[in-house]
Amino acid sequence: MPTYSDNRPDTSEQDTNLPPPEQHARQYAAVRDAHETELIEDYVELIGDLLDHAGEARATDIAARMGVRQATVARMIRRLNDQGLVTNEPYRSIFLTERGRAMAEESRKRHGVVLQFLRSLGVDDATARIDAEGMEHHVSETTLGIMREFTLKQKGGD
Amino acid sequence: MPTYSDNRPDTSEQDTNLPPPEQHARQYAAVRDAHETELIEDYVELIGDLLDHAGEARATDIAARMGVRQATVARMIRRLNDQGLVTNEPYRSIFLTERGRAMAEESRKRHGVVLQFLRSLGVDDATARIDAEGMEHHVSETTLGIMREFTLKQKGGD
DNA sequence: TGCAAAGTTTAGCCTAGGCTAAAAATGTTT
DNA sequence: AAACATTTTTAGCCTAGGCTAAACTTTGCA
Ligand SMILES: [Mn+2]
Ligand SMILES: [Mn+2]
Ligand SMILES: [Mn+2]
Ligand SMILES: [Mn+2]
Repeated sequence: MPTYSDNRPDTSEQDTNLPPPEQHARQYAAVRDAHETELIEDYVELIGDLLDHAGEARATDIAARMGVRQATVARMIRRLNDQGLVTNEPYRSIFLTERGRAMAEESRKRHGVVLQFLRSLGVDDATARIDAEGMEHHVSETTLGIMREFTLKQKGGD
Repeated sequence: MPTYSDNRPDTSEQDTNLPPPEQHARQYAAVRDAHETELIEDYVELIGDLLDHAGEARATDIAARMGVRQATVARMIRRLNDQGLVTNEPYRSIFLTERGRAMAEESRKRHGVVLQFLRSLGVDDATARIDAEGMEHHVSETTLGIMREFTLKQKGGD
């Protein structure tokens, strides 16, 4: 039985301790940061995918896949343009700039790592897709690397 | 070498295919849904933690830990009150309703599962905390169950 | 007890990201 | 070519969630 002399640092189950306030705050700040860029990333990634698969990215298709109205897409396209991620002319389909392509590529890769990781954990495809769509924006490079490695090992060792 | 006769369903590496538009839209809709509740959950969870650890939840402490201004907290508290999650009187600290306690407990558990899972994958504590803070809101029950199981196995089999 | 510091609330500003409705442009069909 | 359908854009409304500034209440200390 544990006694008062058993005074190793508390490694017990619960870990019910709060981090110091500053670290805690940084945690939430990181989440807020992710939320600032995540929708942009999803749009750019989707536009890249549409360009690859359909040859062009039309506002209608973006709206259908995003599950939002065209008006919402129109305003987002303007914002992407303002940020130098896409080029577009009125009533024509949308294209990625060099920067846009780079972001699309990076997002696509990261998204893929998370999706494959979930699958390799044993999560069914539909669920994995849903979870990955949200999780991808909250995964650090560190964790991403570990996920990549894990997936590889699973694939090798069946 | 693969030939035209090798016509099994494409199980190859890339998985570069897009889901059908409706499923794709449901993916993004799920993320939007999560975003609607996640800040509420974080506040309620934090208030519960403060009540447990400090005996009371004061707006100043919430603001410090959230990394936002007190004015931001004040308005959020009103919203939590509107939703029947907390009780509060002017210039007094905040308490959870029964519903609030239930949400806090559930969030705390789920948060813990994700955090422990990341740790058991080999992610360092600080990074795991940051990632978990965001990921927790995008993890389905299915995935959560798998994470729980994985963590247990890791702990058992060292 | 009274005053200063600390904590809380309110008002008002801003951006993001949904929406509808309506106008304008483009594409298709007869 | 005209009419109709589709697509795109614009204007304007709404909520969430940050912020600052200022007023107000409570608390702690001389
Ligand atoms: Mn993505
Ligand atoms: Mn996403
Ligand atoms: Mn949490
Ligand atoms: Mn969280």
